[in-house]
Amino acid sequence: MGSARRAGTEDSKTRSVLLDATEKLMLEEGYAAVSSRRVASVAGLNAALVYYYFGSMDDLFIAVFRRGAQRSLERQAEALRSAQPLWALWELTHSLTNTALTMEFVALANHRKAIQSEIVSYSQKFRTMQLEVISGVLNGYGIDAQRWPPVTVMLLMSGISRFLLMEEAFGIEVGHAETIALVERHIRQLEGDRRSGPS
Amino acid sequence: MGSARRAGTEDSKTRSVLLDATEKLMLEEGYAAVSSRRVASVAGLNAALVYYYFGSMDDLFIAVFRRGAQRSLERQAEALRSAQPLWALWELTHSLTNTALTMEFVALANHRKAIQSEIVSYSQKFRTMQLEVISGVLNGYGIDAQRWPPVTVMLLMSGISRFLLMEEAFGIEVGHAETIALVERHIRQLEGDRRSGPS
DNA sequence: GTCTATAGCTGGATAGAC
DNA sequence: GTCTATCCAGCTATAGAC
Repeated sequence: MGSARRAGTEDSKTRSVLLDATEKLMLEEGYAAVSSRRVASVAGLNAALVYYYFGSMDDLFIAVFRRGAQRSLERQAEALRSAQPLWALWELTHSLTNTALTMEFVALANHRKAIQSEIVSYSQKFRTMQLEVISGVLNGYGIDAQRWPPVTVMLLMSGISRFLLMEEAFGIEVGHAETIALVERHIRQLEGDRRSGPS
Repeated sequence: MGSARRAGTEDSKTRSVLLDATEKLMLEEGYAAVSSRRVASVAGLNAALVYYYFGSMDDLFIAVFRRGAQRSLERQAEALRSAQPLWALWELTHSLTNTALTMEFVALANHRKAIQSEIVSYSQKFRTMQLEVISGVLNGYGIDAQRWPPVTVMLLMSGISRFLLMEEAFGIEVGHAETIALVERHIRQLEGDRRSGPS
């Protein structure tokens, strides 16, 4: 199931230090700054270890992505178990914690097939999980699935959120407050006021 | 006003051949594939000419961006003069012609300040132009600007469109048809059926 | 497991001939 | 304006010592 890792155990200390260093570099300087030498330098280790543990730079990227995606998936599962799932989902997708990293991977995947298919595969897991809950919720609230298909509500929430975050990354925030207010007004119509904040 | 171009006239044949080659490379292989040697090879010219005409690779990228943005700006101005400006705008932002290139620049700009500020600056021009027309249109249709602020309508149209295109670039199209239908239903409520297709 | 050393490549950028 | 030649930097990846 995993990529063709050359060696090293899954729970090796060194391995996770390398993953941490890569993640840090991606967030602070972008994926283009990630090289075996730079990663090693941040980790305080030797560059050859990257190849010992991951085999190639592509496999290192994939390992970082999988670790982050798995964590997010668990956070999403928890959010969807909330008593106000739409509120919880909105707050989660709109929290910038892991979004910056995701955007970095999207950019990286633009022309690297291995990473692209990894993103697509995880994205389906996220969507399937969301759709199941949103369908039930909207149905419970008596929403006409013809006029507001659950899959559309799901795409709108994810899409608007990601778009706003992308703009914010560029320092553009014109109209954001009004748009967020509009989304939250709709959520409030269904779930009432938000009762407990994000975890 | 322009960047510190070393030499060459603005309307030089060689200069525009280099711009064409860069654009082609970005679209087909991504910005990471753009190097002076590769550009020259595609253009059938010598690599040193890139530096003669543009000074640096960053300035080459900026020149390509400006040329494309200027063209898009003119196309948008034309669309907004349509008798059905919302339809025209939606069709324009949802046409993938120049969007693939834009996404490439967004990725490139992630950590290159010069290009980022170029994008921000042009993005403001696009938005100002859109907002002016959308405000007038919504007002003319008697839309409550409190519930549906023009700036929000503008962001929703741009955001949904770009998000769908990003997903399509990854081969993900679940729920897209339903979402597009929903947007177009709203546009139809205001402007009626689309009368003439995109140019 | 961790290191040094190195092969082999590609890139940005410039000098200078023509 | 266009070209050749070249410098120097940085990268991936591997071999092999410890």
